[in-house]
Amino acid sequence: MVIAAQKTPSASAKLSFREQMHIAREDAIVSAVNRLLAEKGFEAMTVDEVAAEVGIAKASLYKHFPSKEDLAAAAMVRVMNRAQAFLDSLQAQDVQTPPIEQLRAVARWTMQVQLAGEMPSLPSENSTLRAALTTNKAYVDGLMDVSDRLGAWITAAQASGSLNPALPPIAVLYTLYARACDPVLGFLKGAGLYTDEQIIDMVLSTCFDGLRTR
Amino acid sequence: MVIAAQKTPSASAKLSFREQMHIAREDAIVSAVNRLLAEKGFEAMTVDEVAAEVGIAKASLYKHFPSKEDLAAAAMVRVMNRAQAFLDSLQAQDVQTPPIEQLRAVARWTMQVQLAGEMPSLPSENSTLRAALTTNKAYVDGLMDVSDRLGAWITAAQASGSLNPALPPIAVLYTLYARACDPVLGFLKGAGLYTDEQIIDMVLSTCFDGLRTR
DNA sequence: GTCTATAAATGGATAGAC
DNA sequence: GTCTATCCATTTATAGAC
Repeated sequence: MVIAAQKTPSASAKLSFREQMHIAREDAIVSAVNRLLAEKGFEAMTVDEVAAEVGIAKASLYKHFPSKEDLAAAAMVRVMNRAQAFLDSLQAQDVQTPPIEQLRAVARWTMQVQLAGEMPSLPSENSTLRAALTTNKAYVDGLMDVSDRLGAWITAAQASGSLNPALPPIAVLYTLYARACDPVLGFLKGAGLYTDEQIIDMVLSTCFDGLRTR
Repeated sequence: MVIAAQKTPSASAKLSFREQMHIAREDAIVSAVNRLLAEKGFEAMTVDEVAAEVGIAKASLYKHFPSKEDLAAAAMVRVMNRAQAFLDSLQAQDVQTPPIEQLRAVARWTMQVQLAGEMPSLPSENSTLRAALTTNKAYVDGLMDVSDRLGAWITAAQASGSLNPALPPIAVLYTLYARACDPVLGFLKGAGLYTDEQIIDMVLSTCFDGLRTR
């Protein structure tokens, strides 16, 4: 794993060809893992599958990542980083947008990622992946950063009266996380009656407006 | 497996002691499977664990159920039957209750089952369990029965104006199914800040009333 | 039907040549 | 770093005695 290259972007300009190849290879690995995690989850995903999808030998995988857990954790970290990048873009483009709309935009983005088959299903409580993630600094830091930023929007939205103030902010936060993995999207996709955009609009509606008539 | 005994309750009065023991044993097995499915999912659950929890040898399990898939399917069928029994009780006790309240009562029940650690997490799309369930008549019949009854309440609630008529009934149905497995309940339980009743009330609120202020 | 023991297959991980 | 070949633990499933 070329950790240094990712942690010091200032040095990324003068990477040798060999290093660029290495990074590209690892990126392909992480992409395959990401897709497989989204498709079947950590337990059902096998390292053999990953190797087959990338097109390299299994032993080669273990030269890049020391274990299946580290493999999966790398994919989770990358998804988290994508989320952070999206939050960056949201906060950069328009500071005037109401917090509730920012939250809706985040929820929409997570659903787009899921329908693209790139949102890993969350591991069950006692999975070995859980333990690996809680001791992974990059993941925990990313999760806390995202939670802090969403938390600020949540409290702001409640202060402005657009978000139900009776709900504890943590409940709202967890609800948004859960919607990112909501199986309803897959169910409706399987029904084959609606486009991805229609599906997302429906789930966004049930999430923010509820099932009852307003 | 004593299928006949479950399908002909009229005969359950004159079961021999031996048959009662057999049924009790199978019930203990299915309960253990149910709990393990809820705790860690189908892939992570091992037959060894089931045998250990029931307190019998693994080979004995296979005298009752021919495969791990059949084992899990039996647990899924029992949960479905419990849901049907709950719907029976709802429809028997008060025909005057508005459809929207019936739906809320169903959602509350599924969340209680989940917090009790008895709601199996749904298998991923391409799990071997999925295939086993789609060819399991008892499960498919139960699912269709439940869907039909919920569907009737959904359309009735939309006709009476209490449920958002802009939502396709199938989207509402899937949303209710998804809430039965909503990870938000586990998240909030893990936070340790709220009682089970508070958690259920919050999730019910977000489900039916949405995150936005009304 | 229950047990012990074991088969058969899978999957995570590694050795060692190139 | 990549490969082939292999190790070893786990897991599903079965054989056969009682």
